[in-house]
Amino acid sequence: MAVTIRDVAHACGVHVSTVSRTFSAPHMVNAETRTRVLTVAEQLGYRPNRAARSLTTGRTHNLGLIVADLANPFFPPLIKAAQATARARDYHLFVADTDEDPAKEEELVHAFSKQVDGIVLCSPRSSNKALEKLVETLPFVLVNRRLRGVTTVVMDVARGARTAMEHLAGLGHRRVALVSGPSGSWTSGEIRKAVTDVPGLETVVIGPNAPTEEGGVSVAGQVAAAGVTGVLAYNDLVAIGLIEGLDELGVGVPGDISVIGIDGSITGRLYRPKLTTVAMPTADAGRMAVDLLITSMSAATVLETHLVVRESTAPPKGPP
Amino acid sequence: MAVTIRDVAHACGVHVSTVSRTFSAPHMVNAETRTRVLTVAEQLGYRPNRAARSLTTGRTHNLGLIVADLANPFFPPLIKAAQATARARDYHLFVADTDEDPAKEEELVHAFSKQVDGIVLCSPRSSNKALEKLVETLPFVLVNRRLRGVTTVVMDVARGARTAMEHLAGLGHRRVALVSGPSGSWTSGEIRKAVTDVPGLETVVIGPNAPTEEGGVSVAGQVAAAGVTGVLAYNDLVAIGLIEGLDELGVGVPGDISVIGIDGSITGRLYRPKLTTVAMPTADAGRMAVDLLITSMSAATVLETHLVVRESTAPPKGPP
DNA sequence: TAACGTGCTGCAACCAGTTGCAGTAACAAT
DNA sequence: ATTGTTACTGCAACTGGTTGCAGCACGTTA
Repeated sequence: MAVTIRDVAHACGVHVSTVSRTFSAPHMVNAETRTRVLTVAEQLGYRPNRAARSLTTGRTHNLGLIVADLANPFFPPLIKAAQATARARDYHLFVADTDEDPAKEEELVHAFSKQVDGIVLCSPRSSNKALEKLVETLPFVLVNRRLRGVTTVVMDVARGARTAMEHLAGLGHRRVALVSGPSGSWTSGEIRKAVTDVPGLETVVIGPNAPTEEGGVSVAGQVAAAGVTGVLAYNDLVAIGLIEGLDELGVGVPGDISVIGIDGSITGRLYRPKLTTVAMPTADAGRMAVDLLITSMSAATVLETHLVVRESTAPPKGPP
Repeated sequence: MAVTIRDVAHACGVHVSTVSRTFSAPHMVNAETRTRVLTVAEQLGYRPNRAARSLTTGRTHNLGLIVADLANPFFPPLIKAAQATARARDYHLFVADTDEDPAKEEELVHAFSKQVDGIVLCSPRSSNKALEKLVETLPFVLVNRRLRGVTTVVMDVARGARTAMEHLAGLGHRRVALVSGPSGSWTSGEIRKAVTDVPGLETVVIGPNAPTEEGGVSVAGQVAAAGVTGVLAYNDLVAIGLIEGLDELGVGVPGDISVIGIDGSITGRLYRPKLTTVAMPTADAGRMAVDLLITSMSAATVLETHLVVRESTAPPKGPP
């Protein structure tokens, strides 16, 4: 079988506890002994058994990362950054997605709870009440959800959304629509609150709506019928679908209606028109969430967003 | 602390081993006792400690999934399917990416090796020799790489690529280019072998090349200078970048040059032109890879690919 | 010289399960 | 009545580390 701590101890002529300490509490062992143990361990190819270690210490050096939908391009950069950060700290990352289902969220947390030291929960769809029960079972970091007493990384989507609406107003639009997201989304609520009172802009809210390309396509009819000249969509995927759906209805973007997305996940340069969007630092969020979880710093971190103006927005057609 | 097997045993008036067996070998314990143990365990909220279990059994019920680049849209659907399949079998999935770096591949395998029961390695970039050493350390399933003696799931990219080239030939193209992938890619080699002898078609090979959008952009000059009227790109990302790069050079797609991608990861309907591509069943691959790993069936599974003709291909401009 | 502190190491219990072996009771076969 | 078989259950060793406590050698201080 694999080489254990006892093999190393025997080969060095020291007790197992000394070997153990050279790895988990190096300062407690004589420098000379330590180097001897380390070299022997090295040449024997010794690797500590994490299962055994976590049995006594209670910590696994594993983290869980739960996202709403792995196939949503918003998440992969976040996951990638989170994974890299975890690796750099000698942690491993379980990744799972909930298919936008609050029940699965809860189920996954329970499944993870015994074998991770903490969980990063991204864009949860559960109610505050349900979340509050979950977060007391083990360390948590929430991404894009604020909850009192819980470490949080949120992107300042409110400011970004407001800037987007002001951009539309600045282009001369007077009546615009907000296509909101799924009902459990905190982000969606933030956006809604932030954009209702932009000076000179009348905003109609459409939704809740699935945060997918299909969701965007299917909502195109309502948008076209709403008598608006501009739209802010819940995310880029919805914006893309919406543009496609409008196109099928003979409504041009940005000729007839301007469309802005949120999250900046659609980076492809080839989209026509290129999507004006509120970019989010998703990789930063993933990195920070893992860092916060590991260091167990309790904090509420807010990351800035910014408007990226591309081609899907233009002044409205006629005079108002 | 948490409720252990001993708490349950005590509450039931049976020995710990009986409780243990009701979970890990139910047939060895009396039906009556079993139900009693189960109900008590349930109401005490007992959950077996995986660390303790894996210490004695040697199996962790964890799997590793390693991909070349999480941000490449080819992988998320595969990961999503793999994760769902693992969950359904009560396995957890560690996910990691290598940033296309063979050295990281090796490093990750070693990092995982002590705490997973097996690894799904997708699109490895390591040499055969390096891979052969890796796969003998623990159970492996390779995706999109054939290696003798190793369980494998590959997509029949050769046939798909050939069909794509025949599509170009059918449109009247006579001289075309293949933009190949990174040097470590088995898929790239398969494609190259498959497309060199298509009747009526002269093929120039460009590359190796980074499998990213930027890779596509940067290779546009070579493609434009190659005197070809059609291109097969290593993957959709490269194809997209290539189209953009050609556009910047004033070369129209498909007006001047037809472009075909491979993998079907770019599903956005909004791309202009919509990309003709060889679609791959990535979700199936993820699901099957995990299934094969868990059941430890040794097999070489080949999944079909198919050509999706969209808008990036057209007949060549003038007469040959 | 005695008392004390310091730095290192060994001892052994402990974490939460699993499992080979042995023991027991009930029943069937001889 | 004896033996054998079957079906369960208990005992205890074992997995591979961690850690509180004790012991020991050595140097310091009173």
